[in-house]
Amino acid sequence: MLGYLTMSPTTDPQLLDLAQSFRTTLRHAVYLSRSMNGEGRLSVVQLSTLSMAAEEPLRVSRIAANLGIRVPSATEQIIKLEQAGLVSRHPDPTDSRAVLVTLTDHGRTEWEAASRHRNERVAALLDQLGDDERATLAAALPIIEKLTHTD
Amino acid sequence: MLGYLTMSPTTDPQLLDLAQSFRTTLRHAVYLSRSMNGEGRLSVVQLSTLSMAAEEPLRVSRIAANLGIRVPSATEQIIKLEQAGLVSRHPDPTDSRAVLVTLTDHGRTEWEAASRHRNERVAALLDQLGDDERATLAAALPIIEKLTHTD
DNA sequence: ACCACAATGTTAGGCTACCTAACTATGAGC
DNA sequence: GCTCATAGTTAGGTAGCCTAACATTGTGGT
Repeated sequence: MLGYLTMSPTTDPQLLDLAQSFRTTLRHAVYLSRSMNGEGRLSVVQLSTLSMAAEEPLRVSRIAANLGIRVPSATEQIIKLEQAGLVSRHPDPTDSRAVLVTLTDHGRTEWEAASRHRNERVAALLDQLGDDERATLAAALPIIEKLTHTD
Repeated sequence: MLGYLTMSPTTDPQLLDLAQSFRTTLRHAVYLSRSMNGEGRLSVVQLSTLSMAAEEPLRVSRIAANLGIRVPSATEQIIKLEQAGLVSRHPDPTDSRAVLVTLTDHGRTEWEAASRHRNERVAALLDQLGDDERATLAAALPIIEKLTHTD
């Protein structure tokens, strides 16, 4: 994000075009993701929280930021997940103010089941692509990851 | 989606792996998108609705499906957008039951301003990529679009 | 043509989630 | 050790989303 702060306000038109396309495609992909959200009784926020915690223990503030909600709202949902036995909360060893949210065994089992189901649905879509298309897609994913980690 | 209904329940492991990676990356990109949502007083749902209507007039039921909410909830938000002068509602000429939501001039102006701002922020991130990486990303976007339109 | 049924939105009422403000507790700097 | 910043939680109010019921228009059978 250092580059962002120091760059000129007028940006390269080509970059803006690609940004526009990227954002539009991302939005369409989210529509797809949302539309396959019907099954299961966990809310979008709760399932996203499980997904985050499945990768690594996270602070409440980080979870709230990723979800685009305020910290008290995140706390509320995390407590519900805790009461459901899906996550646990422990003080961060390196900073006793912070709370690390981790998946319980039960939570990981539940998340894996939900994840497997969605993977199958997406795999069915990927099956309709050609080999070259899948290769291009696979090559692009790390690049998108790179974008998301530059904050 | 025809292919989905007729395919075997056990899917190719490689496809499942790619599906998993795709969903994870998509989720991370959404976090980025959410985190740059602070500015502006429009809710996520309202802004998404504007984005949809900016592409083409859409039915209420379609908007609700894309947002992952029920039709009455979408109606409620659309009415608020209408009262703010951002969208207008008219019966679909081809089906008087349906309602088409379109952007007003004011709505388009507002949406373009918000969109431009976000494009600049994303462009700043894209600027950190190499030319080859941007090319790969650009090539992948139509493929992702293809995935999202196979429903 | 008519009748029953399906599809699309809207209205009404209740519940959940999210927000701001205030508070507690821990870490950081002078 | 005092002051201020940071991380979460609690409390209370507002807004968003849901289900159920209804009005209107399209569709299909007889």
